[in-house]
Amino acid sequence: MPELPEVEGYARYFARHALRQRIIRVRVPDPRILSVPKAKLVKPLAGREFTEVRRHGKHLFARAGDTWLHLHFGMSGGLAYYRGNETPRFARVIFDFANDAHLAFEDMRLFGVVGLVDDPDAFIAARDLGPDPMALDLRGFRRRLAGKRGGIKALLLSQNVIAGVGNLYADETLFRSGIHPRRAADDLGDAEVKSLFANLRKVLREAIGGRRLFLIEQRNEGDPCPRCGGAIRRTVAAGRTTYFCPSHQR
DNA sequence: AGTACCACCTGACGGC
DNA sequence: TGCCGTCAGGTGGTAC
Repeated sequence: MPELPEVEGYARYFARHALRQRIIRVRVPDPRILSVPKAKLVKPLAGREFTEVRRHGKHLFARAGDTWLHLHFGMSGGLAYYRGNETPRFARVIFDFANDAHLAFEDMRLFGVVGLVDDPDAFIAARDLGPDPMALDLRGFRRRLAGKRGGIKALLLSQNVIAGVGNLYADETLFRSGIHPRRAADDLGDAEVKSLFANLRKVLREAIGGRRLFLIEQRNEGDPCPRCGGAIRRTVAAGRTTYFCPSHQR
């Protein structure tokens, strides 16, 4: 579930609730999502406070002294800030604060990651993540696509090309742009690339703002396309379930 | 370079 | 009510 807009939401949620409070304890009910040994996570954070939040693509970082908490939400990750003893069902890591509140990293399916990194920029470089689309302009977007011959949906999903787009917003962007998910990137004209980028930004901005998007609402084979009346098709592109309208996405 | 496939893990949902 | 197959919005490795 969490793509760039949802992670942006978690970043704001983290900043609103969990900064500037002393961490008195870190609990790890399920260590399977840790990218570092438990002691390597717990010890550097105990007694510290989070002071700053950053997001790059689907990755979230929170500074604590000279180290950074790194969160990736996988398919089912989320954050819950709460008081009292009702631990969320799928809490995998819990930060206990001095003000008696808790921040839980929840993740039903365990595809998420919690760890510490020295420096987010170094992490981003080491993983070869592309730029965040919310910090990119059209010229930069063109540069990222230059020389790439793959299917356009595969490129949008590749975190090394641009970081943060997932399956749903890739579909939504292509739907609005009238571009078929399997079109080769090097077959797109200048106007199409421009439209693609404008729609990508718009989709992400609207999703961050909490607005509803078409394909997310009705993803069903055979549903009428609300834009042109064609029949929505379900297929596989870039290895992922893909919904599109064959009559206006070419 | 690009793609197809499998694996990771757990729960929800529909059909019988 | 219960069992079973299918599906899920992410990613990494491997084999072509």
